[in-house]
Amino acid sequence: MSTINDVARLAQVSTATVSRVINSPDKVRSGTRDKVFRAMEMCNYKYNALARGFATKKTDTIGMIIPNINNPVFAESTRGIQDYAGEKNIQVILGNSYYRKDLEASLVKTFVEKQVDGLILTPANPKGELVTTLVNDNFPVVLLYSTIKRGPVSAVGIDNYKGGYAACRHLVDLGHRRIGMMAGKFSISDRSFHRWHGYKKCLSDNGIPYDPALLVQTEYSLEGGRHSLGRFMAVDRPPTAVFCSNDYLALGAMKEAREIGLSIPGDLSVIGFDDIQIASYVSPALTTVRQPAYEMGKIGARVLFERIRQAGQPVQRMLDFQVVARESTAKV
Amino acid sequence: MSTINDVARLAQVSTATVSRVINSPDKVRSGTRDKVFRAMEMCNYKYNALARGFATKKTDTIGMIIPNINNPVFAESTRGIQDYAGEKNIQVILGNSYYRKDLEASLVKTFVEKQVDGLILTPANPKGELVTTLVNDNFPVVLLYSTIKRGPVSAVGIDNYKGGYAACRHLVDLGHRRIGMMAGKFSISDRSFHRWHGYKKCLSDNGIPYDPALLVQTEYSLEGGRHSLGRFMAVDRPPTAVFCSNDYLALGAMKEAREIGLSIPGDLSVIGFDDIQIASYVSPALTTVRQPAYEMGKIGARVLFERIRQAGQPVQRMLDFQVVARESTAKV
DNA sequence: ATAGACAATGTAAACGATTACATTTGAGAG
DNA sequence: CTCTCAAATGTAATCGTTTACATTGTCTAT
Repeated sequence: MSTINDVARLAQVSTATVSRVINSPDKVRSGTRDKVFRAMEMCNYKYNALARGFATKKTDTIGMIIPNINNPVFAESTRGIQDYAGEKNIQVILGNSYYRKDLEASLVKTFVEKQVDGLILTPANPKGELVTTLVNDNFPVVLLYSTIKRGPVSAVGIDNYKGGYAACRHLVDLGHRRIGMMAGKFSISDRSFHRWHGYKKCLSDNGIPYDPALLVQTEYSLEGGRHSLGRFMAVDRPPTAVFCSNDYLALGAMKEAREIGLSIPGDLSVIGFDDIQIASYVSPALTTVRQPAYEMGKIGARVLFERIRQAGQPVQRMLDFQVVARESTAKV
Repeated sequence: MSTINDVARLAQVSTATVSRVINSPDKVRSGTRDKVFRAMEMCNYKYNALARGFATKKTDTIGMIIPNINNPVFAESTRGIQDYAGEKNIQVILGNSYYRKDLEASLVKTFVEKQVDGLILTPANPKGELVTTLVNDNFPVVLLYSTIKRGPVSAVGIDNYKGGYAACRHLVDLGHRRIGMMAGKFSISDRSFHRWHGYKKCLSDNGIPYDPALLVQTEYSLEGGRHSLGRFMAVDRPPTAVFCSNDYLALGAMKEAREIGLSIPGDLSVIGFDDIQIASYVSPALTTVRQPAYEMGKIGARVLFERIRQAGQPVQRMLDFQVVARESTAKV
């Protein structure tokens, strides 16, 4: 493979000139420029961005770690990030943490070793050591899907507390008083945790006693939702409505409901969270709390790039969410 | 940030020794090793994998380009690749081509400049110039979702021709004679093209005349499926069954069918392709042709890694698919 | 024609690892 | 105690760019 040196020799100029032709062509006379271009052609020169990264200490690569790309909500924000990065000619390395802190940490380590310019994370614990250390090291990081409103780390997300509140409120407004919540494990998803808090607050604001038997924590997936619905139905007075902490749980729960002969929303109302695209395509269409995943990715990327360009105060952005009432919830 | 040199100085050894401590610790005496480790601690040394890549000409990074990460079938193979790569401590840069050849080409260029060790592609045209050039340059490439059974480029996929045949066959076996096909644009998806050929062959094998009015080509997405169903219903004798070239199209079509008052499978049978996870969760559960996306990713990654480790004959792997009969298809 | 100013180009030292090859060290054999 | 030889360590070049600084070239104004 030929290098800038070969080109320089062939064109009878210095490597500096070749470099300039590549990076700021207007700084070199057109005659010289053409010579260089011809030389490049001649030896089939291919630019080596790795060497550039090595020399400039900028790789034009960022890392992104999400729990699981198979959840469309994360796929959407990934797309948002990629699209924004693409415009700026920056690449994205992707990793799935599978909600595991050890994997998460090892991915971060590897990405940092690879000299990514920054990191976009949706960590199990946004206040944990992993993030703190990065921030202390002054490494550009932005958190996604975060509920963080202030502090030393940049973040973009929605207010999951309010989101949980709104979801529950929707059910209460429909007259439900026995309302279950299906959530992910709090230790690996602070989002679930905050939504649960919102849900509890909403219950108490409406004079509904909180019943721990109506909280089911499970794996964050379609299967998780399916396998856990039964746990609600086994309690003394089963709920008439369930708030699922994401749409995949909700879709899983709906599947199981059909399986055991419950009609939705007749026998059970179900509300999800995220509003993944498929939510409006299933039948009954899923009522859910919409968060702007794609946009969140774009904004997250923008915040990160600004931080990379120049350090400054961390910024937090809280985006709007909204309850999208469809067919899976109804009056009790 | 401290380097191997700082560590060497602190530990009073040479950089070569430090490097050995990092890469083959057993080649250095334990006393020395400890000195080096202590020195690393002391100056908070962080390994620079970029510099290594530069020196060794191996970046332990591969590029992957898929049409669109928002389609779960691609998310699954991405996961397969990432999981396999993760085991080998290799990272994956991801790009969406959005079925556009220009984006595809520019992503490939950037990834090559970034010195990825290899590329996993699902290109618009596997026989096009893009792939050919890479292969001629002896660049490690493997194609995913490919129908290619021989030739100079490694590939893993399924036989899409047979897959299309099988899908159609399933409908024929149920007694359908008016069978539509909803496909992606052939120019951007050879998969669709091959599936269509299989479908046509199956029709003719069963004495069913091919009717061009029953081929609808549309954008490869949920919306595409939704917006296109009407085109079938507008033809003279509308089909009693539709074969959709992927599950997202099928799910979109089913949505629209409900919307316009068609019952599935009562009025219209629908079969998809891929068997994305959600396919078995919707109601009616989607009949589809299952291809092992996750495994395909894993195998694709393995094939690529072997090719990277040492060049050799290209390998093609055809995986099994199977028709999964669920609820969206029925006797006519 | 010449000085001055600015544009174009060249020189050479980084960047942080790896790795042939050379040298030193240490353990066991005699 | 010395010799031998393998194991341990060191030396220094290398990878392909960028870039501060030095030098050369060109044009303008006098």
